[in-house]
Amino acid sequence: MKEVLQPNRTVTRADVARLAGVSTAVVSYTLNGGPRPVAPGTAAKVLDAVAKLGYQPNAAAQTLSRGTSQVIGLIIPDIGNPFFGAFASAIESAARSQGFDVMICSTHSNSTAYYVRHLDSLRVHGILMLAILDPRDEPLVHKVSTRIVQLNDPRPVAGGVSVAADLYNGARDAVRHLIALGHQTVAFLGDLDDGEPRHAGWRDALRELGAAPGPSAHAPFSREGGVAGMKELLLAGEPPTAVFASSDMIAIGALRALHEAKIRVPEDVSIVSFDDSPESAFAFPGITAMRQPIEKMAQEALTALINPRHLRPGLHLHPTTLVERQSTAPPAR
Amino acid sequence: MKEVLQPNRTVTRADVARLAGVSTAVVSYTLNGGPRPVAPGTAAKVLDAVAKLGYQPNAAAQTLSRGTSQVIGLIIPDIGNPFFGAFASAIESAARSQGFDVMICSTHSNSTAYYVRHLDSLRVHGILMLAILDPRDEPLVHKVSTRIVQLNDPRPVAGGVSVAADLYNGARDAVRHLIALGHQTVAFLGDLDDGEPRHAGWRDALRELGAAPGPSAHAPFSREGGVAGMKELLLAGEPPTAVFASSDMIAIGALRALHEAKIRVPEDVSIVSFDDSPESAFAFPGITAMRQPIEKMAQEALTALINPRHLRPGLHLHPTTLVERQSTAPPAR
DNA sequence: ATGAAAGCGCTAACAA
DNA sequence: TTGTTAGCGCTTTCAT
Repeated sequence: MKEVLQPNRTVTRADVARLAGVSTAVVSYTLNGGPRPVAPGTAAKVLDAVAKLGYQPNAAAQTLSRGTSQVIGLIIPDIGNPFFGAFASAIESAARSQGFDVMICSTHSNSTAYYVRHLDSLRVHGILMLAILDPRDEPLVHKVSTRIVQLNDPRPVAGGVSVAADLYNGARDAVRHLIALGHQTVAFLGDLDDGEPRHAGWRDALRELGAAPGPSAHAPFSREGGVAGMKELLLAGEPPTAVFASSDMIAIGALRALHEAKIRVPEDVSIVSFDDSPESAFAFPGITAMRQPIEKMAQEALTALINPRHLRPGLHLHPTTLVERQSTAPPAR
Repeated sequence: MKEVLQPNRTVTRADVARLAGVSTAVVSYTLNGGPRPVAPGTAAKVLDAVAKLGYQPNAAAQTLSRGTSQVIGLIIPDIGNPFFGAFASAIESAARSQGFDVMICSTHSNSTAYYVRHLDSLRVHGILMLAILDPRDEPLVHKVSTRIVQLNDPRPVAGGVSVAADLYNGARDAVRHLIALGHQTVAFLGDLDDGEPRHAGWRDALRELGAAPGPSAHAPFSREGGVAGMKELLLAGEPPTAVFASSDMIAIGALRALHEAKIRVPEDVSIVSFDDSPESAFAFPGITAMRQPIEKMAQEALTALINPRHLRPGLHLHPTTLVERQSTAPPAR
């Protein structure tokens, strides 16, 4: 026993080559299935050595050599938000099944630009951006060497692809559903910006159906926002008999405000919300919601990233579907 | 115009060196603040060139050269679960503030061993394992070259550190709270395994307080599990007046089952749950819960990973605190 | 079918 | 204080 082996020296491809009695190139050929053929017997020896040594290729070296990694970067506002969590989960599964890892960057309050640059320096295979892109950052997106696909942003960058739910028509369908139940009009909770598709859809649907324009209140996309918005609606005058909430979180908050005001759902007021997360399904009463097909969207966005030829540039809208639960009923009279 | 420049050739450290009129080493020294000093004037020239070229170091090359990356791997059962989502969010913030990225691996049903190996091959700086480690995988953990810190696993591997909430005492405190309110006994919802700390804490607290052993039902850690468990409890006989649920998700499900059975909370039955997620706070009524200090735990686990000297091996328990909301009251009687 | 060797971009030991 | 250069582990072209 002369040589003292480094106890934990990591096993490299050279060790495998030595043990198998071949060159390092052949080890690569074998493990990567190319680009040159390998004789079956040789391959067996290599695989043997790999198993014996417990060899794991060094991913960093592979990335450096290949110029790209098997990692997909995901930029997301906040992984702690259940809706984004569910979306991230769907993306993770889809990516994993294609052999990609997902690196999640929760921006919280930071700028997305920072993360775009950062992921680019990691030479990720591509970036999925589940956040509204600040128009000022568009130049950056084009400067970067990684492909970027937007998710849920209605405004794709020039030449880029964005996969999004059809918020506008979803909002219209929600309103139609409530009006069809017999409600005179529908109140709105969410972002009051005219460009916001859900707000526009709500407004247009009421107009087309000849219904009176309902009251509306600004509500940030959070449970607290829903509480505040609903309270504002209640204070403003006669309580509405029907409410369209722009997200589940808002609906959850609205529900809380209604409960506290002893207003019953759906007897006194009906609610339809957006997203259809488990949380809203398990609220009491269960909330009728427009479901976003997040699995499909995740799949499509990933395809766009991995196999760009399959998807033309532009906005790719996915329809939402109404999931009926107990929060909606005809008006009491 | 003779030479046709590659339009998007990525800028390397050599380009910076050339433009700044220095060697590549000096570029490194400047950007890394060492290991050799750099004259202020020289540094300025380098920084200038960096800015002018928009240079971003190639993280893969850095990882290869340094032998380790600035990435922390996080193994988590399911990022779509709100509790894990919140935990991941806390870990992400903590890591980010220390200059680390987080690579999230949601295992879903796969074995954690696969991800441990995978993250190791990525030469991550360390692995945070927010999942119960299968004892059969313990040998693997020792074979790997990356440091692993366990989160929420009451059984640290030999020589390793595990950071966890004190589930046992948390359960005891929950039971004490309910008994102090005047309840004769407390029912249990969760994992009935005797080794499960919350189950043990519940059982022991009742015994010590001289209360009758309450009924219990098995409930998987999900909303659906809570519904099923609560229904089982209701079918078994006289409804309990107080229930301890092992997690928020279980409590949410239990609440739903009680609502459907027209049993009022807290008038007819009080509930205390575990975790204290926003979802349980916004349930109706708001659920009294034992709060896990996830931010603190995330911080400590990260410290253990980055600065191992600061934390001795073994189990590091964090106390939980009772957050009172509207789901608890004295029994009707 | 196999091997030798030139990178990939960066770090850091060593030389100057 | 700055420059030269030998790696880090892997891929892949080009010889053989």
